[in-house]
Amino acid sequence: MCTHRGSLLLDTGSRSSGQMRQGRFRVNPMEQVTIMFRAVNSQVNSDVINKLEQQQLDFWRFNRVFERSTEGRDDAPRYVFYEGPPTANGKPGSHHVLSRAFKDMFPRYKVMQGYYCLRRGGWDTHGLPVEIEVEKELGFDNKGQIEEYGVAEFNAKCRANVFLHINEWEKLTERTAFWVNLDDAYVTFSNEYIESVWWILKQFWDKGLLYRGYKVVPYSPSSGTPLSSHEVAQGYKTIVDPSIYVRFPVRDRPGVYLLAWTTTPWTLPANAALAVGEDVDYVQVEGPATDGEGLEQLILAEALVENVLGDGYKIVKRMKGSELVGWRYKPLYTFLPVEQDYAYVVAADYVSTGDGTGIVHTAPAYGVDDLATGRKHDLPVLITVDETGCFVDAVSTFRGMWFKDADRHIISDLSERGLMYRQETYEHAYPHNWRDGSPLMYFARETWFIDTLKYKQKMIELNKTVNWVPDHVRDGRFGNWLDDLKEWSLGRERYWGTPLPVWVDEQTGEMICVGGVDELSELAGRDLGDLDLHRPYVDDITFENPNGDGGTMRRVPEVIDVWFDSGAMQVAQWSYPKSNRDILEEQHPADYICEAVDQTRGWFYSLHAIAAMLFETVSFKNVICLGHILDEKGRKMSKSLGNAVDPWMVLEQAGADAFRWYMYTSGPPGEPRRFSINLVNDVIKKFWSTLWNTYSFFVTYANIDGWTPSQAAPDPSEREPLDQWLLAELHTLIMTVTNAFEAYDAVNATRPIEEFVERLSNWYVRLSRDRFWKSEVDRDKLSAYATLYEALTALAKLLAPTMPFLSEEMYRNLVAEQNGAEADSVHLSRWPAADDTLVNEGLIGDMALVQRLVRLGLSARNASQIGVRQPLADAQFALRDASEAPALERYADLIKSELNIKSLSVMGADEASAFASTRVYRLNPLPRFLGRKFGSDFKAIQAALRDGDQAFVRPFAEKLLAGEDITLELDGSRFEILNEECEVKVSVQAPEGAIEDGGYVVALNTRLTSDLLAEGLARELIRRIQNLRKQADFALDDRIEILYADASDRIDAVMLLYSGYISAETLADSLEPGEISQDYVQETLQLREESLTIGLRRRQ
RNA sequence: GGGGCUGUAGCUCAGUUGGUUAGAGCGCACGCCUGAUAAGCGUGAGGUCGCAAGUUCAAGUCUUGCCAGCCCCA
Repeated sequence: MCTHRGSLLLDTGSRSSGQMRQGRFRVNPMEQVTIMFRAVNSQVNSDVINKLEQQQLDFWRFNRVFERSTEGRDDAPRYVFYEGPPTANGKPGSHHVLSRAFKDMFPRYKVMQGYYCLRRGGWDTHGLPVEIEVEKELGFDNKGQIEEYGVAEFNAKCRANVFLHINEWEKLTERTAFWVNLDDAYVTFSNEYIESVWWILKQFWDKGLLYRGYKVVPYSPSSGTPLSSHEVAQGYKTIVDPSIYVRFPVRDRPGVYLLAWTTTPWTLPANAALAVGEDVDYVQVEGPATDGEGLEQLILAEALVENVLGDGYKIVKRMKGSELVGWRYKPLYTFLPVEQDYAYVVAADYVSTGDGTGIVHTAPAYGVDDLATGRKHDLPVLITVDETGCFVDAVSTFRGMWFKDADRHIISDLSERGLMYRQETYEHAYPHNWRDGSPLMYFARETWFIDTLKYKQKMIELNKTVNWVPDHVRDGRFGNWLDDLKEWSLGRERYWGTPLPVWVDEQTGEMICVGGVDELSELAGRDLGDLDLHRPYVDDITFENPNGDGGTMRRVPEVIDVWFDSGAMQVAQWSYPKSNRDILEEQHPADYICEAVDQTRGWFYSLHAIAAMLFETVSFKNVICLGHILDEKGRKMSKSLGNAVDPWMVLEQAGADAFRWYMYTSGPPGEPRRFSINLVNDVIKKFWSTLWNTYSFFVTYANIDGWTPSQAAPDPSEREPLDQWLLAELHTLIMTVTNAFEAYDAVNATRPIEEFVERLSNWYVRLSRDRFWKSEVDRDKLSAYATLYEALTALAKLLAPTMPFLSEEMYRNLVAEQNGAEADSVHLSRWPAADDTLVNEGLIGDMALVQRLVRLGLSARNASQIGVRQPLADAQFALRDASEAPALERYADLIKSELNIKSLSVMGADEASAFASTRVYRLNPLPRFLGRKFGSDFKAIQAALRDGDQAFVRPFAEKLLAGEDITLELDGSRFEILNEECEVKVSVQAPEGAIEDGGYVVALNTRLTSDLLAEGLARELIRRIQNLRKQADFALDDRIEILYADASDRIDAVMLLYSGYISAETLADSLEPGEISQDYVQETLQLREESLTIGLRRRQ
């Protein structure tokens, strides 16, 4: 026997338990006070939800439920999830709840399917963001200050900074029930992790993938390091740059200028050539000189003349770009000594006539294309701006200027010298340092690369096998990225990161890549087991070149791109290969990962690339790519707009389940979604509380009746039609949801549950209330309890992956605490299996018909203006098809009670003939058959048949109904139409008091006899008394005494006739006329034309 | 400049291989019902399916071009 259990119970203040019941209520023959289920109050508010969720959290913690989800499953199939490590040095926001909700649901589902799923947490700890935080804290703004401060001290601060907000991350992770093992989380700064990354790099080194090269890279002068393309991608900002047209004087042709366009004036002192398109048409035009004296001649692409010059110019010559190649011009600036030939026109295939002048200023030091062109023509790489972003001393005029500041000085210098043709502004997206917002420059530097291009085809091939959600990312965003793949720029000239494990011989330049600490110890000739692998300690390790007569070997100064760190987690989280060799095999690749869409070029790519180059396998098989979170108005959430929603506020008001549920149901996962507390509150209102109240209803009545799951449930085939219908719906739902989980389809794993709960609550339970309410225990009642119980327990399981708290509460109360043999947590229970034999589409179709007829009946009542409370004698239904009659008869009681009618009948053929004269036919020539068959004639045929008058239509309709084909003559042509190619809709002109819809008719008998009126009055009285009970705050099963006075004659008569009915409905022990004293709750009532005063009190 | 996604009622979203008169929920108005429910039911108002052309007997759906929003690349 179940008794009160422990401290984790809900105190719901039930008023209904343990009382003797009589009359309508079952008397407990044993007179025992038992609470079979823990009582559940129907009230829902923030406090109730928070208390409930807190209790489940306590339960999980005390009972190690998460830990136990992996225990004893050594032989179970593996399901592998990778946690994309967040950087803990920022606070978590609502968008993190989004991704955690999606990360959590599939592992939970798989665990319920019996899988073994490790969910190891991790933290991404290296990189520029951390360094920048620390620089801010120390008030630094350049690398020199760090060197001065000391790299050891600086890195110590970075290490400390990383976990600044870790406490809050852990709290949010737990509160939202994201099950991930944070106690054993991998940390990218740990020696073991770094060593594993070194091992990967060594593999790449051995494959010849790691190399040092010169390259124009997006470079951040403010942080003194090149940025990876992922980082660049994050920093694009729309800015306004100068847009200038500059005259380059052609040598030996006074008054002739090449007109070039640029948006980076600061690169002009580094100009080495001008590029033209060989096949582009150019013109030489003549016009008044812009400096006011005489004429000048300008050369530019013909297509751009009008754009750039406007009118007033005369074309003096046309030529192809190829003719311009080799023309020499006077350099604008000659600050730097140049040995090679330069300052002439070259051809390049990237020259377009989209904008500019078709003549492209080329500065090999400051552009990707420029450098390529420079290499091809052996042009000088003129370094006019150095790595601090300032002009070098040699460029005397602009010496020391920040490159962006120099733009305006250069512009005015050129203007003064008469070389500026025109000056405008240009708005475009330009990359910035994603952390400090300062502009990047493209800058030729020597750095380290991974030659990803060698594996480009492999990556493309492997990507085709990955299941992307949404699927367009595979060939779209991610596929395009792979098609356009660039080398991976790996080196970072920074401090807080995984050091690049390459040592160089000072004398010979020979290089060694070190793949682990043991290897390094051997080279160094001492045990380095305790060495912190970070800078500066690792920099101190030097050794003699082991290959003989070389010199000392020193490590290169670079650390590596943090994206390599996080992409390496698939290997490095296991400290592979030093340990866990078997685990790596079992845990690679991942079955499932999930992050926001901005990781396409970030973590998704680094995982994919590393797996492809290391193992030639995928890194993940299924990936959900989430859209961003927007505010209620569809704007991006940001600190500066102040529209970010604090996740804790949402959790406090609505709880984690509703928060999660909103994320799953609000739309396709890849789409951006609007978010606000109001939208989450709607979840409570529409779904959470509906389910909760159904659950509460069940528990309340099961306890009153002493029903427990141990009571034998009637076989489904023996149950009431309504129950069979619900089971059909339930098992359809189980199939739908299971399939959706298998397909990583979160929307269809959740929305159908909402629809089911709606039907469960507002149709099944509402119509079944009397079955639970009645006093006798019969097969009908047992059938109802068993069915509702099965639905609720299945729902608890179907909801476990998505609403871990509410489902746990329901499961524990309904299942675990009832039966010690069951798993004690829903999350350790088995996923429900759909029973095909119960999925009966006929039942579902029948119920749809019943609902349609009820709707029609209610509509008719509405039109008749007789409230539903007033019983009517009967209603007649006409059906569209005789085969539908059995369904209606089977559910006749249900329809009668819904419509409050005494009897109903289906019109047979004879009765229906009463309507026959008013029968209306409509023909619907089916487009899917006839469209193809008759082509352009179809429109006319359709119009004739569909819109013809009854006299025209009737003969066709009757033939079709008799199963014959028809022939239509139209404008002299004959069209043979097969029977199945044209639909006939029969409707009837509904008579007075009847309503027709789509061929169905309901006719209410609206004649009110005095008996019916009296019964109506009785129901009015019941309703008023129930209201009074509520107002007086009586308990559901409080028994009462009723007195009434000043009743009109008709009321007296009603009381006489219906006192038993009224007493039973209102739980009254007495109902009699008399003087109403002060201790009665009382009210004077007007019922239609009648009146009385009524008083009631609890039974004394 | 290039690519991806999105655009359907005031709001949030459905809408199968092109095929009957484009749907649901929320919100709104009126009415009903109500001792599980913060609910429920009925009726109604609310749509040039972003715009334009094209293909087709037939386009919310396919094609092209534009417009707007978000994201990415250059």
